[in-house]
Amino acid sequence: MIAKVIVDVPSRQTDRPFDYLVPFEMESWIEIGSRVGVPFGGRVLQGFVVGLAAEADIDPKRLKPVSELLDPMPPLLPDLVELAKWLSDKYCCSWTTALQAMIPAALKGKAERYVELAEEAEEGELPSELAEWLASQGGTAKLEALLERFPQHAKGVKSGLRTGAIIEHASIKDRLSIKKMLTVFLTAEEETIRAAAEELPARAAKQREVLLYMLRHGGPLQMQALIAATEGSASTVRALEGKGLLELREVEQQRDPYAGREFVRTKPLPLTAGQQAVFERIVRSVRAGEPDTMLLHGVTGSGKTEVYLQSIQYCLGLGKQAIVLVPEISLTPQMVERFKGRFGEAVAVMHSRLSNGERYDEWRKIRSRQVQVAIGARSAIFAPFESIGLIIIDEEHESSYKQEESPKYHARDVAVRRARQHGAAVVLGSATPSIETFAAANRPQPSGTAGGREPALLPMPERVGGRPLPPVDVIDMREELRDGNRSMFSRKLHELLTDRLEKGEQSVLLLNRRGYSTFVMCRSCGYTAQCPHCDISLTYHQKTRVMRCHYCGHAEQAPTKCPSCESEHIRYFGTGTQRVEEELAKLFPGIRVIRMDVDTTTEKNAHEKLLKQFGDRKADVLLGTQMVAKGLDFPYVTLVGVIAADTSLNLPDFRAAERTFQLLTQVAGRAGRHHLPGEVVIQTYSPEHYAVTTAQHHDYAAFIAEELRHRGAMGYPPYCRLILITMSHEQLTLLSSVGEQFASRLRELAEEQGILVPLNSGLSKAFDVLGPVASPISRMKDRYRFQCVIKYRGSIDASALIREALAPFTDGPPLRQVQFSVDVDPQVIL
DNA sequence: AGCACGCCGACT
DNA sequence: GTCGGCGTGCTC
Repeated sequence: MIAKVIVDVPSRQTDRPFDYLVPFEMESWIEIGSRVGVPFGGRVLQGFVVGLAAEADIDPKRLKPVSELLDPMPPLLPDLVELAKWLSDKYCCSWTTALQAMIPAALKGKAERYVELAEEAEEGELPSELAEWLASQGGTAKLEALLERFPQHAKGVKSGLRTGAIIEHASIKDRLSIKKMLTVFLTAEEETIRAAAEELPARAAKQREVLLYMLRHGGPLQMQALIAATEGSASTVRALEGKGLLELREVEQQRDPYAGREFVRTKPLPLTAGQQAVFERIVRSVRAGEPDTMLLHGVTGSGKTEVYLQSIQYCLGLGKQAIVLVPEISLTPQMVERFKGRFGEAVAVMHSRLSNGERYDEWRKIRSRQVQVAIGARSAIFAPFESIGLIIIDEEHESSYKQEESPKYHARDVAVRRARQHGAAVVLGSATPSIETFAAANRPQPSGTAGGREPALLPMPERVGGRPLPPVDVIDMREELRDGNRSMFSRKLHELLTDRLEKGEQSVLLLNRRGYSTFVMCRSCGYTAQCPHCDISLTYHQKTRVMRCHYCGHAEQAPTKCPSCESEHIRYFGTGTQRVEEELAKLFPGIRVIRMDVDTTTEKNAHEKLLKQFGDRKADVLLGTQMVAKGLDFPYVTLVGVIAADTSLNLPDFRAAERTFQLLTQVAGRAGRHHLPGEVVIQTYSPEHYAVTTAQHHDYAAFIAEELRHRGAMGYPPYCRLILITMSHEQLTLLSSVGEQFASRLRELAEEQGILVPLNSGLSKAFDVLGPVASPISRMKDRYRFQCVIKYRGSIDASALIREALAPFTDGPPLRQVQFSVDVDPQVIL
C-alpha cells in the first residue's frame, strides 16, 4: 500500500503529495487524514496522509517507508483534507499551511534527532572525548545536545553520520502534554476494605477516615481532592498504599477550563412570532440535509441567540452536530453560559484565551464524539465533526472572521464550503450584516437551481417583548467647542451621566480606539518617534515608559527631550481610555469606573472578571474600546455614550463608513434591553455623515442604500472582488522592478484569457490590476513594501491566475528573492 | 525549508 | 594544494 503524504515544508516546490510505502503493520491503521513521520531529503518530517493507493507514481525502488504513525486516531477526516486543498487553492497558500490551520497547535510536531554510536565503529574513527561522552550517556543522546556540548566536533559528527560510525534515529515529538493526575483507587471490594478499616490500630484514625471516605465516594479519587476532603496528608495515603489497600496511578486528564463552574440549566423559552417563523425556516433546512445558507438579519435584542439554541437542539435531535462561530471579542462568559446552560456537557468551547493544552483537550472532546456542539472563534469552523447539520456564524459582519496570517481565510466562506460537503445549513446572524452578504441575499436567485447559491434573507425586525430601540442623540462636538465646552464630554452626555449616577443605573462608554493611539510627539517641532525598521510611529507604554513598534517589536526608552530639536516640550499621549478615565474621575468625584481595553484584559480571565464586576453593579460606568460594543447584556445599562464617533470614519479605507455604522448600531443596542428604557448619545465632529445619521435612526436599509451608491461609484465590493498582493524586499529598486514585472505578467495572462477589462466597462467579466504602488506601511522590519490591488468581477478563477503569475517569481534563487503575500478578499486595503 | 553537491577566492 | 564561501537543485 502507498500513502500520499503532504510533508510539512511550506514551499511551492514541495507543495504536492509524495509517495511512501506503508509498512505492513501500519496498513490497518493508516487512513486519509493520518499524521505521520516520513523521511524526506535526509531528515524526518511530519506529514499528513491525503491519499492511499495500491501503486506508486514513481519507480518503486525509490520509495521510502513511512517511519511512524503519530496518533492512534487520525486527527483529520477526509472532508477536512479536501477542504484544506480548497483553502490552499482559493487563498494561495501551501496545502500543508492549510492542513496545519485545522489542528490544535499541540499537534504541530517537530522531529527530534537522536544519535547512537554504531557497534562496528572503529577505534579512533571518532574523537575519543565524543565517543566517551556518548558512552557515558548510555550510548545514545539527542543530536542537539551533542552539538551543544561539542560545537568544535560538528564536522566530525557529520562525517561520522556519513560513514555510519554514528547512527541516527529521528522521531516526531508533539508539543503537547497530556496532563496526568495522581489518582487513588481502592484495591478490593467494599467489605474487604471495610473490614481492613476496622482492623486498623486505634492510632491510625486518619487512615481509617481516608478509607471510609473512599468507600462513601464509591470510586477513584484524585489524590489532591482526597487529601483536601479528609484533611489528611499524602503520607496517610502512601501508608495505605503500603498496606495494599489503595493503589496510586497517574491518570490522563482532560483539562476542563470550565471545571467546577455550575451552569444553571435552562429550558427553551417560548418564541415570539418573528422568532418562530425564522426558527421554522432554519429547521426545515436542517431537516432537508441539503446545503443552504441563510442570513438572519435581526435587530439588536431581537433574540437571535434563543433561535440559535433551539435550532441546534433540533439539529442534535437528528443525530447531527453543530458549530457556532462567535467573534473572539464577544466569546464572553455570558455567551458561553447560555450554551453550557442549555446543552451542558455536550459543548466544547474554543477561544484564544485557552492554553495550548486546554485547547487540545477541547478539540479531543470533539474528535472523540464526546460533544456535539462546538462554540468558538474563527478556527472552530474546522471542528472535526463527522456529520454537521448546522453552522451558525453570529455577528457575521465581524472582521475577526478573517485570518490575517496565512491561510488568510474568511470563516464565513469556509463555512459555506464545509456546509456543502456535509449537506448542512449555514445561518449568518447579524443586526448589521456585511454589505457583501446583504447584497448577495438580495440578489435575484438564479432560476432552475433549487434554493440557489445566494443566502436566503430571514428578517427579525422586532425586539423581544416589543421593547423599542433606544432613542439616539447625536451631538455636534464642534458646537460644543463653539459654546466654550472644551471637555471630551458634551453637556448632554454630562447631564445624562449625572442622572444615571443619581438613579444608580449603569452606563457604557465607548471610545473608538483607532485614531487614539498612544504616541510621543514634540510640541515644538512636531517630531514623532518612528520605528527605525518600519515606517510607523512607535506606541508609548505609560507603565514602563518604553516606546514599542507593533510590527517588529523594536523597543526603546522614551526620550525626555526632543531628539530632533532638543526641546523639552515632548509630550506623551497615554491611551485614550486612560485619559477618559482621568477626566471622569475629575468631573464625577467618587464615580466607579471599570476600564476595559488591551491594558486591563491581558491577564487570563480578566475580561470575565471585569464583566462580572460590572454585572454585579460594582461599577457605574463600563468604559472601553470595541470590546464593550459587542454582545453584552446587562439589565441596568440605560445609557450608552460614544465619545467620538468619527475616529474610524476618517480612515482612508473603503470600509470605514460600514465599520462605523456597525459599531454605532451595535453599541446603541446595549442600552435598555430589559425593563428599564435606554438612551444613547453619540458625540461626533461629522453629525451629517450618513453612517452617523442612519445609525441614529437605526436605519440599516438607508445606510446600505447610500453605501452601495458609494461602493458602486468607487468600484469596491460588492460590485467587484478584491485581491491584495503585497511584495517586500530590502532593496527598493529591486522591489520596484520585480513589482512591475509581476504586474505586467499578470496583465499578460489576463489578456490571453480575454478578461483584462476595466471594471467600469459594464461587461459581466472584468479583471483589473492596479499598481504596484508603495504600501500604506511602506517599510516593515527593514523591508520595503509595494502592493498591487486586483479588482475583478464575474466567474473568474482569479486565485489560479495569480498562482500562475507568481510561479516564476517564487521559483527563482532563494536569496534576493522578493517576498509575495496574497490576500484574497482582504478586509483592509487602505 | 534544509541539506546535499559543486564551483571559485584566501589560507597552510 | 585545501578549506569554505554560498548559488543550484532535489526531496517519494
